[in-house]
Order: sequence, then structure tokens, then C-alpha cells
Amino acid sequence: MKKSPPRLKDIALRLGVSTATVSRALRDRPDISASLRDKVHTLARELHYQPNVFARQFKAQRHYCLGVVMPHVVHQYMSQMLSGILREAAAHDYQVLVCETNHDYAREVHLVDQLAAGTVDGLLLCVGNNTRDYAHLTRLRHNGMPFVLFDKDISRPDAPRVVVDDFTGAFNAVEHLVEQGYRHIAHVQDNLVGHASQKRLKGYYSALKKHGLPKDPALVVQVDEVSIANGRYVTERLLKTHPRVDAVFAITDELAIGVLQAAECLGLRVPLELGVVGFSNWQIGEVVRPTLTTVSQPGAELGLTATRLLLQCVEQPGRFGDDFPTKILKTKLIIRDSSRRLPPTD
Amino acid sequence: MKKSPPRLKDIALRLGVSTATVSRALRDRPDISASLRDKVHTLARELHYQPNVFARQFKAQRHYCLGVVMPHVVHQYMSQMLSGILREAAAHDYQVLVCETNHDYAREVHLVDQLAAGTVDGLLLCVGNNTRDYAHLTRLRHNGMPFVLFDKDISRPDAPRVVVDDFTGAFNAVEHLVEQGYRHIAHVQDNLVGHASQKRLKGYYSALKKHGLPKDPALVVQVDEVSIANGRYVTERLLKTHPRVDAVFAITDELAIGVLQAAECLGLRVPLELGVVGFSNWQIGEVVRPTLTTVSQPGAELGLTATRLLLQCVEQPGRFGDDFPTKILKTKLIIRDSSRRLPPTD
DNA sequence: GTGAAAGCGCTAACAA
DNA sequence: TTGTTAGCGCTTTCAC
Repeated sequence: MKKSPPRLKDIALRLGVSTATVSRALRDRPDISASLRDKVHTLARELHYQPNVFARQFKAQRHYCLGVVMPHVVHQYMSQMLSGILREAAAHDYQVLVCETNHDYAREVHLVDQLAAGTVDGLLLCVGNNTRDYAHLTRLRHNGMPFVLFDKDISRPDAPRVVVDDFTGAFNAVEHLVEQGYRHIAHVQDNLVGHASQKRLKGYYSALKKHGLPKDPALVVQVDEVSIANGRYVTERLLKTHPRVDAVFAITDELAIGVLQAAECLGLRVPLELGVVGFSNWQIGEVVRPTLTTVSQPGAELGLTATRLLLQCVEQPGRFGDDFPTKILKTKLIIRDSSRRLPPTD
Repeated sequence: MKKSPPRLKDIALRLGVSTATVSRALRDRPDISASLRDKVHTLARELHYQPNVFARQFKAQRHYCLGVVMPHVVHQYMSQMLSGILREAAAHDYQVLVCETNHDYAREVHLVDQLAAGTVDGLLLCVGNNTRDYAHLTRLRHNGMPFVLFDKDISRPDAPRVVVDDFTGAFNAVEHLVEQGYRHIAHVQDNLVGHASQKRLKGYYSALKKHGLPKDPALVVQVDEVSIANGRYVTERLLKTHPRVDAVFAITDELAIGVLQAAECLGLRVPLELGVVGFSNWQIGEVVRPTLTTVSQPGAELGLTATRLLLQCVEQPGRFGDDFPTKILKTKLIIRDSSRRLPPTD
């Protein structure tokens, strides 16, 4: 039988003082005599007193807890963002409640509504691939729940967000391929639903245009779902029908690995006959042969930045007025073997 | 200016009834007239009433939230366990609060003590590599906080736990190498601190013994820290000083990848001249060439099982009496190219 | 410097 | 069926 933990009242009774006094003593308020304060502390330690968390939170109407709603945690980039969130939240003495949506829109709505009811003090949301309707965000705002979108951008302007510069990332990747002498650069992308995909597509086209290369829609192929196998499949088909393709910019590293496998299967030498660039900088890219050139996204920094922004919204309501701050983080091109066929020019 | 959300009292006032009645109506208690119930529901919806989470939790002295303390989230296996935890918790309408220790013992103690103070209803703990002292677990128990250890085992018997069968996993891996005709099987392990490492070492020795192979401590090498680079480094050194080594069982996939790289570097053909087996079944193992034979651990299932066990402890205190249930999950050998040099025998 | 009392919002025991 | 009341544990105002 476990007996109930000691309360403020127990300490007060034993010391013959009021609970208010004990409360003040424990929190080292100035308006208390030193001797009494010490006695209270001593007894509290002796009884292993711990303030009741529920009462504290109830009184303060604060959880000191942030919520995170994201598609997956088993995902290198997502987990990097999560780690950044955890670190920054911990640095500010906030806890973090984590929920996975698995890209299930109904689940995303359910989770957001649930957290909007006041389970947390603020919410970090990475919308799923199937999210088109943003009524749940409207409800969030209506409920007065501070929130920040991270990573996945949306079309609506009325939300603070932290994202990476997909356009420039893609642009740099494709420009790099051009500089390496590739001229028929294909693009393997996902289903184009997310804003990131569209930004990367624009970056791809923009780089081609800058260097006077034609825009050929036939060289842009889609997969229904991002996976190595799908990347391989669509690339094999593409390379068979368009043998002049000499480079592929894939929208994620997983797809890029599939491209490498397709090349291996078709006997194309990478990077000599086919240049390949991915996006995300997964660990996997350092391990495949040839090693994969990719666009690195600062996952942890993104999580950290989003959390910092959210905490400002939580702790200083009205801080941003009617503005919705947007932060765009830089990507970085990581050049490895899969795209390097010229000697360095320095 | 955001106005404060509606309370039970507001509904009660508008309807000229008591808060108790409104409370009953909203929770669809039987002892309420249908007409009044409907009126309450209607008005509640109209006002966008949502029960105050703090008051609810305070009253019930329940958070409906579990805590997870683990070394990392950016780690395929760990994140798989986390995902299993999230899924199972969600299925029981519990939230999950996640904390990372980064294998920092002081941080682990801090987090456990903090959660022990009542921030959550139960705790899932994966201890770090540097945890030798378990006083924080004693405090957990003393505080009456239900907890379950997962993945990392500890020497103390007085805690419920869910782990994988490291011994058998290692045993099967090494026996497989023997069956493939390898005779000088080395073992690359970490610093031997964790129980898992020791179990795997025993499994390694046990398989050698069963097949009449000598136990040669010189063939067991350690790395300070698990990484591809370290795996590669120690393997190169080992293979140079012990050229008769014809197979390596590495304690993790990362180290095994390092072994593959060492072989590549020394011009040894895998699996012909060197057999390699890892442990964990990371995605990376399917992508390297040759593909990596490995021991698969059921990460999600482990998280799920631990959560289920914890929820039993939370919801049925005393359910297990003074027993500390232990679940040991099976591993599975995934045979790929890095260790297959005989034709299948079926 | 200390105590009494009110109150955070909701629920449950008891009364009517 | 509905209302009254008390109370969860803590903090804070106000009075002394």
C-alpha cells in the first residue's frame, strides 16, 4: 500500500504555521524569517516533499510543455528536427509532447484539435503530405493557442513558419551539375503536392534557364511515394526512353539512391556517364558507392529556430502583433563522388 | 485582445442551471433530462466550450501522459522504438512526453527526478551508456511512479523491463558464419559497458564453442565510440595483424559498415574472403554493397510492448504484486550478401 | 513576518 | 432530475 505523498498542509501542521507561510518559505520569498525558512526547508527535505504538479499547473494555467505534431519520427531528417526542438525546449525548461500523424490528415486534425484544447502551451506543426485544408489551423488561432509551422510550408500566409530555402537548394544542385558538364538533366520528384516539391521544381527549371538549357517536361518524372525502389523504377524507365539523360536531380536522397541503383543495373558509370544529386543529406549518402552529392538541410537548427520562435509567442503574447514571422534557413550543397567528374578549379 | 474561453459557469448562468448539471449534461450522464442535455450541448457548441484541461487533470490527478527518457532520437533503432511507443500510447489515449539524455548521466538523473515529481503518469526509460548508479530508479519507485525499462538492460533485478534477446541474436549470427564455412571469426564490439554488449559477446563465444572453434581474445576488438570510421579503423588494424581472420561479427550495423569499408580498402572480397554480419538491421544495410547481413531487432514492437506493460502498471496498480515482469523479444537473422558464400541448401 | 481566506475550474457526494 | 456544497493543492491578496 502506497501512502499519499506529503502536502504543504502536512509541513504546515507539523510546524504549527500556515500553508501560505510554508509556500513562501519553500519558494524563498523575501518576506519570511530566515529561521523559519530553514526549518521549512529542512522538514520538506526530510519528508521528501515535492510540490504537486497538478496544482501548480492548475494554478498557473501553464504546462510548461510544447506539443509537436509531425508525420514521422523514424526519418533521419524529421528526427533531427525533433532533436533540435527537444534541445531548445529543454534549455528553456519546457517539456515536449510528441505526436505522429503518419501523413494521415484526419489524425493530424484530431491531434491539433486535441492539443488546441489546452494540453500544451504551444504547438509546433509539420503538416502532412495530404493536408490541403487548414481549418484546424484556424481553430488553433481561434483558441488562442500559439503555434509555429516548421519544415513543410503551406499556401496560407497567416501563420508563423520556419522552412528551408528549397528553391535555392535545388537551384544550386542543378547549377552544380551544369558546371560539371552535364547537359541533359532530369528531375525525379514526388507527387508535387507539397510546397517544397514545387519550390525545388522551380529551382531546377530556373537553373536550367540561367544556363540556356531547354526545359523539357519529359525529363521530369514523378513517384507516387518516396522510396528507393520507386526511385530506381522510374529512373530505369526514364533512362531507357531518354538515353541522352546524363544527370538526375532527385528530390530526396532516398530517390537518389534509387537512381544510383538504376544506373548500376543499366551499367551506367556514375559520375562519368550519369551525374546524381539528392536532397537532405542522409547518412546513407556517405555510405553508398559512389558517395552521394546532396543538398544538406539544417534539421536540428530548423527545429531549434521554430522552438525559439514559438517560445517567444508563448511567453510574450502579442510580441509579433499581427505579423507572422517567417524564417527561411539556408541549405548547403555537399559535393561527393556521384556528381564530380571535373577536377577542382582552384 | 483575446478574451478568456467560456467556462462551465458561463453555460450554467446562461441556462439558469447549476454547474454540476452542466457538467453532467456534457458528459452524457444518465441522470439528466434529455431536453436539458440537448440545450447544454447546443449552447456549448455555440460558445465553442472546451473543458479546461488543467482543472480536469487537477481533479483527476492524472495527466494521461507517459514520459519517455532515451539517449537519442536521431537513431534509426531508437526512433523505431519511439514510434512503437507513440502508437501504442495513442491507441490508449495517452500522450507522450519525450526527453533525450545524449548518454549524459547527470541529465538522465535530472530528467528522471523531474518526471518522478509527477509530470507524467508513468515512465519509459532507456538508460544511457554511462549509467552505473541506479539511485534515480530507487527514487522513482519510492515516489510511486510506475516505470518500465526498455532496450537497455541493467544489472538490478527490481525493475520491469522489455529487452531483446541479445545472446541468441549474436549466437545465431555467428553460427550462420560458421555454417557458411568461416573459421576465424572476429568480433568488433563497443566498450562492453552495456549489458547488451556482454550478452552479445557471450553469444559469440557460445557459438564458437558449440562448433569447436577456439576462443581467441585477440580476435575481439573494441571501439571507444560506435561509428563507421571507428569500425573501419579497428578492422583494418585487426586484419593487418591477423590476416587469417575470415569473418567479422560487428556489434552494430554502423561498425559493420566500417568493416565493409576496411575490406574494400584492403582489397578483400566480401563475402568470398571476408564474411560480415552486423546487428540492428538499419536501412543502410540494404544499400551498401555488398548488402549487409544483420540481426534484426523489433524496435517498434519493443516500444509497443514496453508501453503496454507500463500502461498496465499505471492503470492497475498492484497488478504485478512484487514481481517485475520481464519480456524478452526475439531477434531475427537477415541474411544478405555480405555473408553468403554457399548456395542455399534447400 | 505571518495568517486567514479566496479562488483557479471541475467533479462527486449528498440533499432535496 | 437537479442543486448545494465541498474539495482537489497551491498561490496570492489582504489584513493584522
